[in-house]
Amino acid sequence: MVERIVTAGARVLEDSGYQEASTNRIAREAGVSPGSLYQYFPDKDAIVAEITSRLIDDFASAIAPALRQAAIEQPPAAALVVLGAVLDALQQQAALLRALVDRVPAVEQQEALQSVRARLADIVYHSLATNRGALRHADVERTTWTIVELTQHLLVRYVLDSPPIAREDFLADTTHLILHLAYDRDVAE
Amino acid sequence: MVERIVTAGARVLEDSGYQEASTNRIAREAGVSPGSLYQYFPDKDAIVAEITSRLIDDFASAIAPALRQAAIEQPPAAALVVLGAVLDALQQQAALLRALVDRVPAVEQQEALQSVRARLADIVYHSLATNRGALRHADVERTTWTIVELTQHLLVRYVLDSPPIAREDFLADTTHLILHLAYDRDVAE
Amino acid sequence: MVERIVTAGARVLEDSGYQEASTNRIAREAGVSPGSLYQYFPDKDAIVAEITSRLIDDFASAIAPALRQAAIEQPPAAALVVLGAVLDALQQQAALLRALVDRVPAVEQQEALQSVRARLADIVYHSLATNRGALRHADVERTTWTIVELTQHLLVRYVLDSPPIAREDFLADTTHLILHLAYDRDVAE
Amino acid sequence: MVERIVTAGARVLEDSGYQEASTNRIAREAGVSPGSLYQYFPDKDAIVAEITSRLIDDFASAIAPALRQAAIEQPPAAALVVLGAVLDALQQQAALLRALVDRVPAVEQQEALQSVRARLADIVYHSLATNRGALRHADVERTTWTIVELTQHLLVRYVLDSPPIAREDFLADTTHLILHLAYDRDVAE
DNA sequence: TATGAATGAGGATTCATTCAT
DNA sequence: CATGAATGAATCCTCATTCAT
Repeated sequence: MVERIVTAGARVLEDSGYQEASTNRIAREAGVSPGSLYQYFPDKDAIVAEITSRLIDDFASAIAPALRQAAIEQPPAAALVVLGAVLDALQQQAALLRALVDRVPAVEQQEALQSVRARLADIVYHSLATNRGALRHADVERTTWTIVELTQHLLVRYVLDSPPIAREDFLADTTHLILHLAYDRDVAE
Repeated sequence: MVERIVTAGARVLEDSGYQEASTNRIAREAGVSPGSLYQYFPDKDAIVAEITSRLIDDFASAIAPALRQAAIEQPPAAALVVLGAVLDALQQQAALLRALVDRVPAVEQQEALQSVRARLADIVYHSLATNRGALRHADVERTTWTIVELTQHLLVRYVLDSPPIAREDFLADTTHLILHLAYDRDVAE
Repeated sequence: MVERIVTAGARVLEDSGYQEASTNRIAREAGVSPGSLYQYFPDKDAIVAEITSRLIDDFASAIAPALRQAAIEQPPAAALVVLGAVLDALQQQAALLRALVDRVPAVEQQEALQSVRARLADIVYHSLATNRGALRHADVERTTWTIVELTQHLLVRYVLDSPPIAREDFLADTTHLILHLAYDRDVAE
Repeated sequence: MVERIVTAGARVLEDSGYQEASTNRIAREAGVSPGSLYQYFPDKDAIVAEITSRLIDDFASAIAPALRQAAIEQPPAAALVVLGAVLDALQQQAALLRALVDRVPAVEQQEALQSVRARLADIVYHSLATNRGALRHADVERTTWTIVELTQHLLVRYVLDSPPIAREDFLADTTHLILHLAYDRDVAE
């Protein structure tokens, strides 16, 4: 039942955005009565939050293999592998992603997004800390913050805005940015 | 009167975001009757658009001197000067900026934001084209896109999220990113 | 519920006419919330349309027996029987009729009224065509149009304006008009 | 000034009907300020009433010659002359007539219309009274009422609905109706 | 548990009217 | 007189939410 609601909600969100996604419409789309929504969710925003949260879980599963592989690679290759995987995952969910990023007021989904950001930050932080000696400077937090913001934003906008940039070029640039931000000098790319 | 409406609208937006900003509330806050709103604006979104547009004009004025100075500097210093000015301008308007960026569905403000982005892109494009010979690669469009997205996002998030990063460090990192993305090798920073 | 809304709507219409009949007022009069109106009707005009439509159905039922009887009578008696029945039916609903005819802009109810007129026209046409040989002239359409307009208007105004004319005299005059328009010479009245 | 307002009001009424004819729009169309309307008319309905009233005066002037001529003719010819003149006058003002008859709730214009009806009734009454001896029955009031309603309605609908009936046929039928209603037997037509 | 009819506060917008200038 | 900015009550309608069944 939660399943049907979430699926229908995502569909409605994709089709029409947050404002047009009335609870009645989600219920109808789910083949469920409006009342039933409130047996599983306290209010409308909770449904959106659940949708966001599931999207994020999907991403996590989708990039898990890449993360495992990255763990046994050198930074440049590792970054490329991970970024490529994230990009693929985002492309897969472009429609819902657009609905969530561009059509839902950001506050509604901050909790959920904070969690992604936190996971991403952990990975980056750990990776940087491991190579602490080679960093441009010792402030790992600072570099982590910038990398997370940078990466997340560029990937999302690349998927949503489809700028006229080839995938490999885009990934190369992003990798270049990250590595140059983190490390003192050119790492073999 | 337009003044009062826009001011009140901005205040309401800052306090409660787009969804809560009803026309009646804006009117009340402005000490004006609901009908008066519609003598000056065709609908609610036009009010929000005007607020956004004024914010953008403020930015433009605020950074104009920096842009003039940047025109007679070398890239690294130029970038620093401009970024610093933009950062100051954003700090000045942090409250309204937060309301607009985080609490208004992106679609509602796309026209206004596209215009800023376009102006920014022009400046960056021109600057890159001028130093075309020294670029990492010839695709100026591509570099422009990345720089614009990158810069805008990092600056806005720095202002809105206040990460524990010193202003000079943040500006240094951002400048570093931009220059390394654009130019083949280290420019004297 | 539809019942309550329609009843209340008719009452409000009778009391105050179309312009004053706000949806909120109809809802209040029906002891129902404004929202409920829109579960059963797409908009305000649909309510008025339903009221009109029911009025018309009432008429249809009320005059059905007379029509059956008329089918087995000669023209003069047939006309008298039908007109008398219609007059009674109109008298029954005088209040609502007044509201609809005099206080609703004609355009709002044209669909509904066209349907009555069409039914009436069918009956008249058929009746004339049956006696085609005796007609003043062969243009049945033309006579039908005039009879329908004539009859409908006179009956409605008689009911709404209560001119100082006895019922039997009024019916006699109307019958006289119709028969003389249709047939070449005096039919035994 | 009254002139401009009335002219503009008529234009707006013709174009869009009563509901859409806002005072602001009439003022704009008249090139006059909304405030000025209220120097000459107590409220919106007074403007509509004045428009109606002028339309009626126009009719009166337009048919005056026909009435004079009718005074020196025998009933059948007299009726034809008058009806023809009225029909012409209505055709001239068809657009405004439609706006007034079909799109203004009847109550708004009853005063004005009562006056026309009264004038018409006077003429008919006088004409019948003059030939009292030949009437089908002595109740002149009764016949007057029916003729007035009958004539007015048929002429207006003929103009507004353009039924597929030739002008001369329509006039012949209407004359036939009136004369047969009034007089005992066929008058030479 | 599931329903879905019912809710009602609230939304954006209109427009006849006023009144200070 | 003429103006027109300002009014604000009122309009139609929406939709997140509730609750008796």
